[in-house]
Order: sequence, then C-alpha cells, then structure tokens
Amino acid sequence: MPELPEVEFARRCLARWTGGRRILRVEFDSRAGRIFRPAAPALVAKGLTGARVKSVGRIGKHLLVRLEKGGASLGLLSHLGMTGKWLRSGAGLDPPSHSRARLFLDDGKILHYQDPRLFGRLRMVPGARFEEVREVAALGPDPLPGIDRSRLAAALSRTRLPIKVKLLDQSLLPGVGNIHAAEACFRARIHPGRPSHELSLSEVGRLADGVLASFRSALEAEKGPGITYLEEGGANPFLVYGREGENCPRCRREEIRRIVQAGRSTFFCPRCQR
DNA sequence: ACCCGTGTTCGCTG
DNA sequence: TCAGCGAACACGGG
Repeated sequence: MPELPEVEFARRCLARWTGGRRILRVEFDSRAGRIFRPAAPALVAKGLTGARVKSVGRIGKHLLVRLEKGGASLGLLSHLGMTGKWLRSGAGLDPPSHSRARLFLDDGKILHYQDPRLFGRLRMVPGARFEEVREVAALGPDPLPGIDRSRLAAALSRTRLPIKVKLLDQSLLPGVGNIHAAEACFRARIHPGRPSHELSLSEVGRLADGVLASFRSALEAEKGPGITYLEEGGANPFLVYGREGENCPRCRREEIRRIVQAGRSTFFCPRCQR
C-alpha cells in the first residue's frame, strides 16, 4: 500500500538492513520478468551480484538504492507499485509468498522483494544516475521535509482538474497517492471536486499543511506495529479514507461520502469540505 | 460469483 | 497540440 509514508518506511528498513552489506547472490521467480522489464531478470541478477550497498534514498514513491561494484557506481531503482514490499528473513526459512526476487546478503540475511500483483518495478540504473531515468526526471520536488507553497499555487493555477485528481499528479507533490490525496483535502477542509485553479492562496496553504500532516500521521503509525495497511487487520488509521457512512470525525454531524473521481474512490465530508 | 483496490502508462477523443 | 478519460496490467480479499 505504498504512498510516500510507506515508501519512506521501506527506505529506512532497507537502509538499516543493507548499509555496507554486499549482495552475494540473487534469485528470482518465474514471474520476475514483469518486475524487471525491459531488462532480463538474469542480467539484473548478474549486475547486482557482488555489489555493495552504499545508501538508500527516496523521491516520491521511488526508492533509490546506490551500490558500488568494482569501484563503479551502480543504481537500483525500486517502485513498489500497488502491492510491492521489501521483507527480510534469515537463511533457511521459507520465502514469503510472491517473493519475486531474493537478495542474499553477506550477513546471512535474505531480502525479499514481494509483489503479488506485479505492478512494481526493479531496474538497474548505470552510474546511479537516477535523474536520467524518465519517471524520476518527471517528478516534482519531494514534499518532505517541506512544501514550496508558491510553486504549488502556481502549478494549481494552471489546471481546471479537480484538486483531488490533480494531487495524484506526481509532478506536483510526488508520493501523494489516492489515500493521502483524500486525507489532505479533508484536513484542508476543501471539497475534492473543486477546480484546482479556483483555490485561494490560503486554501493552497491549508492543502500543503494537510498533505504534510497526513504524511506525518502515517509515518508516526509506522513506528508502532508497522501497520497502516487496511488489509492487514489493524484499525483503519485514516480520517476519512475507507469510512463511507461513518460520522465525520470533525463535525460529527454528517456521514462520510464516497464518490468516484477519474476512476478512483474519494472519501469526504460534504459538510466540512466546501 | 462479483466487485473492489494504496499505481502507472498508453491510446483515444474532443 | 494536448488535457483529460478509460482501459489495461494482475491478483487477492471481502
């Protein structure tokens, strides 16, 4: 369920697990071709074998792993798609289900890239020049630790798209996904259907605050049991997402509604959000 | 069985 | 030319 907070959590885990470690061996499953495409899985595996991890970065929902092999820099770009996850296990344990690739580290641990739906991507970036990768080049500046409000206001003034739909555009505030777009509109008390160019400067400011607050709240939840995934059985940690029919947590007088915008669900309070 | 889904890209349309 | 839309990708869960 990766939007920015989950990807940032994955980054911290990966950094802790791999810092200074060497990759001894790489395995992949029969479906890994989708994840690695257009490169052949065997080529990626060969490229990673023997490399040492230097650092793990992130921009938006993209993980940027910097490695070194034979004195040369090497990059691994990881996008988790809808269901991608990095997990770690000890040697000799059964791999988790849908483990598409496994990296065997020199401390005896195994990193698994798990991705049931195969929407994620894992690709090598020569020289770790991530900025030359088209999807990365198209991203706006990462919203953490802060958002440039003038830039945000300027970008919003140029489109009539509903604000909640525009928030999904990764050139705006990369890392915002369907959940946090709805959460940010709710926190900002802005109706998700409002044309972006109509927002006042103070509304744009509230929206930036809303995005950051929603991210921080989710990151805070990750520190606990690491559960912010709706499917994982924990309580729904969100204010409006997935809460159709429940009372609004702010006004307590209106039920949360669900609408569909650009083919995606949006949840909002019709009383609080105008 | 049917519907829904945390993301992105591509092709079509007006 | 291009913003905007819907479909497609693929699979599990309710």
